[in-house]
Amino acid sequence: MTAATAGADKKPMSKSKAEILDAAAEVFMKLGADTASIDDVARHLGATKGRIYHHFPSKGVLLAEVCLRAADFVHEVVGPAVDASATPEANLRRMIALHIPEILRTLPYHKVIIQSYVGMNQKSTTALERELFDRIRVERRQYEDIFRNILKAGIEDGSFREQNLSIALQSVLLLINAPVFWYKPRKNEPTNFVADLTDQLADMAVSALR
Amino acid sequence: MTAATAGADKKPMSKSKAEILDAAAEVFMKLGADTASIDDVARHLGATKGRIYHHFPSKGVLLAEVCLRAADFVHEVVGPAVDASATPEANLRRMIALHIPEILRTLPYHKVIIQSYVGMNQKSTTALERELFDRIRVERRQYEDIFRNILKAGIEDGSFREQNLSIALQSVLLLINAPVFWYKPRKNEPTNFVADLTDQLADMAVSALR
Amino acid sequence: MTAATAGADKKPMSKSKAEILDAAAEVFMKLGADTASIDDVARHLGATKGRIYHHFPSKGVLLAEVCLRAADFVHEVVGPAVDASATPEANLRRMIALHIPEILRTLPYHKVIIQSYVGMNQKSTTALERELFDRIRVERRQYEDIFRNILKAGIEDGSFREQNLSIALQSVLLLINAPVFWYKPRKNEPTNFVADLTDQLADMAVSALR
Amino acid sequence: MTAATAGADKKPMSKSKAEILDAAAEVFMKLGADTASIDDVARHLGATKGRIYHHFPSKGVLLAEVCLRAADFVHEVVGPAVDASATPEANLRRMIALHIPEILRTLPYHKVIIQSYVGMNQKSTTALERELFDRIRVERRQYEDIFRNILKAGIEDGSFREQNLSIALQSVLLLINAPVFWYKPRKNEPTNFVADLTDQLADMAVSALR
DNA sequence: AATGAATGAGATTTCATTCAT
DNA sequence: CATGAATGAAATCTCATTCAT
Repeated sequence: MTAATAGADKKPMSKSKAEILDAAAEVFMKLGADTASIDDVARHLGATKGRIYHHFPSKGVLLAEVCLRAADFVHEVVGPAVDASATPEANLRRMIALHIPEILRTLPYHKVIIQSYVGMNQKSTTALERELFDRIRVERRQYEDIFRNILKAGIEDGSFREQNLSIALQSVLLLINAPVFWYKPRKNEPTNFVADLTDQLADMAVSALR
Repeated sequence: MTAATAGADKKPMSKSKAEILDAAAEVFMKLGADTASIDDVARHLGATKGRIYHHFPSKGVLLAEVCLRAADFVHEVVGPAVDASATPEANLRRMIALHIPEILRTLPYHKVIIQSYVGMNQKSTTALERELFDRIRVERRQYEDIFRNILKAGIEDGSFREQNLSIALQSVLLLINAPVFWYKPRKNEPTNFVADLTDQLADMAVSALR
Repeated sequence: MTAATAGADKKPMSKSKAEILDAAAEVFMKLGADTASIDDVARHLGATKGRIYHHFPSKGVLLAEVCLRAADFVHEVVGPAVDASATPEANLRRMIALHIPEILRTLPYHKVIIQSYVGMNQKSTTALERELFDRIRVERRQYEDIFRNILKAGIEDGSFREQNLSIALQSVLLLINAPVFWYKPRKNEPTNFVADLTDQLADMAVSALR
Repeated sequence: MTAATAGADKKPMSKSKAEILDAAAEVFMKLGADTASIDDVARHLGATKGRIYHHFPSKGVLLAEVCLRAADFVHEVVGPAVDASATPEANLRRMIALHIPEILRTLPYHKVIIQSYVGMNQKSTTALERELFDRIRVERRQYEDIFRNILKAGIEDGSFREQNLSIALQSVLLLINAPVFWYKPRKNEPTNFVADLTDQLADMAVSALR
C-alpha cells in the first residue's frame, strides 16, 4: 500500500490520480522535480505520458499537487492533536510525536516539497499553477501557525525561554523536518528506530526552546 | 563588493572566474540550478554564453564550483577556530558564532548548495564533474566531522546528553544552516540582527544537546 | 433555430448530426479548422468527443461535411433560379440576390469553407476524406459554372464587356463572397441592411462586368 | 533572387532572417500556416529548427513577421504613388497598377496573410505576438485608408456612384487581391499576362464603383 | 577572450483516435 | 449512444554545447 492511497482526504481522489501522484512523488524525490521528466514518471507507472496528461494539465500542476498533498498529510494528522487544556510543552511533544512518523510514512512527498523551498523556480507558470502554489503557501502558513501559537504560549507562561519567536519557530520546524533530509528506510532497521528518533527530536526541540 | 571577490582562496582565482561564479550563484539561487540556463547567467553578467564556456567547460562544472566554493567558505572560517583546550560547549559556540555570519555573507552560494542536498540531480555527468562533486562530498564530510568530534567529546564528558550521535549531528547542522532557508537581507535591518540571530541559534543548539 | 437544422436537404440528416455540424462550423470559424480541436467542438456542444466520433469517423470527415454543407446551401438556393429566357444581367442579379442572404444566413459554414481555399491543408487523408473533398470540388466547379455560363452569355450578347472570362468569373465570385470576410451580425443592424448590401453588391458586380 | 531579399526595408534585416522568412512564406503558403511545422520550414531551408528558433522566439512570431512583411510590401510600393492633384479614378488606377504586380512578385507572403484573415486563430499567444499582430492590423488599416480616401473623394466629386463607403472599400480591396486566391505562376505564361490582368482588374474596379 | 550562429538531443505539450464500459 | 481513460505520434520549444570568426 502506498502513501497516497493510504491517506484519507476530504475530496476523494480517483485511484488513478492517487497512483500517479505516488509515482510522481517517488520519481521527483529520486531525480529531483526538475531533472525528472514526465516520461520518467510514466515509465515508473508502466504507462505513457498521455495517462498523466489526461489527469494533470501540466508538469507544474502535477508537482503542485504532490506538494499540496505533502502539506495535507501532516496538517491533517497534527492539526487535531492540539489540546487547549494541555501545557505548551505537552502539546509540542504530542505534535512532534505525530509529525515525525507521518513524514516518514509519506517521505517521498516531503522530499519533493522541500525542493520547492530551496529552489523557488518560477519561470513561467500558468494561472492554475500559481493558484495551487498559493494554496500550498496558505496551508504551510496555517501549519506553522499551529506551532507558532504553542511556542508563543510557552514563552508567555515561562516554560520556554524569552527569545525571537520567528527564529525559534523556523528552527523548530526545520529540526522536526530534519529527517526528510537524511532518512533512508532500511530493511534491517531496528524495530523502535522511528520511536527513538521521535523521542530524541522531541527532546531536542523542547530543550532548545527552554 | 561581492562574496566571491571578497573571499580569499588558496588558489587565487581570476577576477573573471569569480565574477562568473558570483553571477551563477545569484541566478542559480533565484531560479534553481536546474531551471536556470547558461543564458540566464550570461544575461545577468551582461555577456554571452561564450564568456562562461571560456572559463567553465560545462554547466555541471560551473554548478560544482559554486557548491565547492560554498563548502570552502565556511570550512576555512570555522575550521581553524577549534581549540583543543576549550570545552566542547565553548568550541561549539565559537564555531556557530563564525558559521552563521559567514553563511549570511555568502548566502547565494549556500542557497545553491542546499539545492544539491534535496535533489540528487546528476543524470549523466562527466569525469571532471564527478571528481568535483566527490571533492564537495569530502569537504562536507570533513566539515561535519569537526562538529561530530565536538559533539562526541561533549557527550563523553557529560556536558551533552547521552543520545544518538548521528541524529544529533544532522539536527545541529541543519539548525545552524536554518537561516539559509528563510533569511532575506533587508535595508532596514537592525544593526545587531546578525549578532542576535547568532546568539539565539547558538543557545538553541547548545540547549538542544544538553 | 440554427442554420443547419433550418436547411432542408435532399438526404434528411439526423438532428444530432446537424447539431454537431452547426457546432463544428461555429468552432472552426472562430478558431480556425486546424487550431480547433475535436474537444473544442465537443465542449461547445456540452458533450464529449465520443458523441462526435459516433457520427463522424474523423476530424477530416467532419470538416469535409461542413464544407460540403456550405457548398450545398448556396447551390440549392441559387441553382434553380436561373431562367433561360431572361437576360444575363437579370439572371446575374437574381442569383446574387439569392446568394448574399443565403451566405449570411449560414455564415459560419462559409467562413470555414473559405479557409480551405487559402490553405491547402491536407497532409494525409483517408479515402473517404478524399472522396468528400472531391465532391466539394465538383460542387464548387458546378456552382462556378452556373456563373460562368451567365458571364459567357453576357459577353457574347454584348451586355458585358469583352474580357478574360476566367479572371472575370473569379473576380465576381470573390466579390459576392466578400461579406464572408468582413460581415459580423449585430443586434442594432438596420432592418434592410441585408437588402441594401445585396443591392450594392449586385450593382457593383454588374457594373464591373459592363 | 527571392522576394524577401529583394525588398528594401527601413530596418535592414539580416540575410539569415530574410532567408528564413522567405522559406516560411513559401512553406506556410503551400501547407497552410497551421499545418506546416517548423521542421517543414527548416527542411525547406536545409537547416534545423534551431536555426529558426535562434532568430524567432516562436512559430507565432515567425508567422506574424511574414504577415508584417506582406503588409509592408504593398504599402511601401503603393503608398507613395498617391498624387493629390490627380483625379480619384487616375489615382485608383495607378494604385492598382502598382498593387497587382507587387502582390504577384511577393505572392507567398500574401497567400499567408490571407490565411490570417479567415482563421483568426488565437488560442494562446504571447505578448510579443499580440503586439506584432496589432502592428499588422494598424498597417492594414493604414493601407485601407489610402484607398478609402480615394473612394471617398471619388464619391464626393461624383466620379463614383453614391454608395456605402465601407462596403465599396472592402469589395474593391478584395477584388484587387483576388489573384492571390487563384494565381499560379507558370513557365509558359504569356509575356504580358500580368499587364493584362492588371488592366482588367483596374477596369473592373473602376467600373464597379461608377 | 568573447560573440553570434547553429546544432541536436530531449522536454513539454497537444490531440486525433481507439477502446472498454 | 455516450463517456472517460488511455495511447502514440507529432509539434512546439528549450538549451547545453560547438564552432567559425
